[in-house]
Amino acid sequence: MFSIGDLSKRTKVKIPTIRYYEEMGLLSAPERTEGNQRRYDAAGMERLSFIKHARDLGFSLEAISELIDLQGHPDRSCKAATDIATARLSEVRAKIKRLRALEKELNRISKGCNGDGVSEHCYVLASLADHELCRHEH
Amino acid sequence: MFSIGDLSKRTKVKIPTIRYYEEMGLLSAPERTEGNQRRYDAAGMERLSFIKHARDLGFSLEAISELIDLQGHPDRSCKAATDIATARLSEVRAKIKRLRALEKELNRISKGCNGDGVSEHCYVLASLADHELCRHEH
DNA sequence: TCTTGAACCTCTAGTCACTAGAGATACTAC
DNA sequence: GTAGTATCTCTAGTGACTAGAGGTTCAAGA
Repeated sequence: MFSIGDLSKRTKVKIPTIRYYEEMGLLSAPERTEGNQRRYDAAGMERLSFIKHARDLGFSLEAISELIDLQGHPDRSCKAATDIATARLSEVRAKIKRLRALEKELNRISKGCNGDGVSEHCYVLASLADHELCRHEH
Repeated sequence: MFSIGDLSKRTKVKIPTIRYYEEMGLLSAPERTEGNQRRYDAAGMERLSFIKHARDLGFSLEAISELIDLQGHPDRSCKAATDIATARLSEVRAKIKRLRALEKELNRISKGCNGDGVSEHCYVLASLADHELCRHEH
């Protein structure tokens, strides 16, 4: 049996976060010692690892909750789980696209100004004030 | 003079958000009508456009606040503003890098499972449960 | 001038996924 | 037995808004 601190060290999820997941219903409430401290078994640890991994991949707690529910329904889990992962993939791709545009824009803005010397016209500030100077939509 | 609704339509910033920016000190409190409604001048609108544009580029309200302060100090604004923009650029680049790794990972996960048919072993769920299946760090 | 309906006001509370801190209790190693 | 660490619950805070209640003001038409 693992204490919450053991779990935290092994999964690298902070203690208050573990308690938060329990409160949110992602982790089921574990056994307690006589003194009311949480004691987890291997299943609890696996569940937490699953959550951690999914969070690292950017799944929302809501999506993770769905994925966990699906684990109890092997008959229909595969299609639904793939849908969730695919949706997340589209989100990530859209985000990358947007960030690439921003990168170009920021690069242009911060390169426009040489940064030293006294100038009363700062290109960074001017670019932010005037959207017309942008070459992209965002 | 513009009402808060005019400002909202022209800048595409929602009304509660405009009030929020005022509360946070990013926008100075505008004049009011006798009936206590906000009335903005052109300067107020420009300021809000600046904030909107910077937010679209992903600057935090704190960073925007610094940029606004710099507008009052043309002597040292250029270097400092460039620093802020450059820092934001690094953030964006780091984020793109991380998202690219996630994209690969999610692509692998969601492709692994054909999605139809009844299988008691779902590759998506298995991948999330077992980090060892991953080919990258994240 | 009056009325109607849209726009505006303030205030509180909720969102997401945690994080921080207070103050009290329990466990563990010596 | 005791010291020191780990844990408990509870409340409140983060960032950047968003939603809703309940009330007031404005602008246009009759």
